[in-house]
Amino acid sequence: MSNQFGNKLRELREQQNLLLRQVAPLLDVDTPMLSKIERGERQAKKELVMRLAPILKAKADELLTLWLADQIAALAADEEVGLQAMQVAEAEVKYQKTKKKKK
Amino acid sequence: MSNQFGNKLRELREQQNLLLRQVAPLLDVDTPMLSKIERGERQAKKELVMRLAPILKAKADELLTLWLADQIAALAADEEVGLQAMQVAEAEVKYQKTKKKKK
DNA sequence: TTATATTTGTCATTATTTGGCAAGTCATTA
DNA sequence: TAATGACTTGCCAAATAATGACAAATATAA
Repeated sequence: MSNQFGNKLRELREQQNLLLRQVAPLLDVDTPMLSKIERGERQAKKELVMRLAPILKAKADELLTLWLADQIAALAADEEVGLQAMQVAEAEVKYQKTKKKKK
Repeated sequence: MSNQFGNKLRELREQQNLLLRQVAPLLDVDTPMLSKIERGERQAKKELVMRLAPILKAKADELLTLWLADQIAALAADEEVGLQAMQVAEAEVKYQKTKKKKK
């Protein structure tokens, strides 16, 4: 599997010389949980990603992008038609964007 | 929401002059369930998509593509970074394809 | 060894999904 | 107006999956 998000977390955390047990409490999760998130064994919630960004001095959007990308990739990866489906989905999303936001 | 998959089902079914109550039993689901699937209120399982294809005289791949696309679009649609994430995910999936299937 | 960092495994709880039924609407026909 | 046929809605219990926490197991280092 892919886990660009978790890899980025770890990279940023190590760059900052932070330990799992230092970061985890700031997020109200325990250390094993954060470890699992970094390794892609568990999925972070969006809200956790948001809280993580400032701690790792990263842009929330950047992290969110990787976080979402992993989920999309997981869906597409185990299907033969994965790439085609992504094309169709992309067109779909672009189209929705045009017709005003529906809240 | 989008539901290209369900729309296609309905289109094909009507082209064939088949009724929900005729098709549903062939799939071992009840009529309301098939109705919900067509309207995108419920998600079909992959296996059902496969069984549906011959009944509607469609290519399984074509239906699978729409089916997957809807799921991907649903993920990407409610995020600001949806489109970016799809780009990243696409690169991710393409990359995985190169390094042999890991079954 | 001892100490510290991370990972693994398991588990109960909670949340989400699933499939089905009963009843509903809507349109058409008798 | 009734009755019929096609489809939809609402609801629920059962199955399934996700979540968070903990203890214990591995490193890794001193």
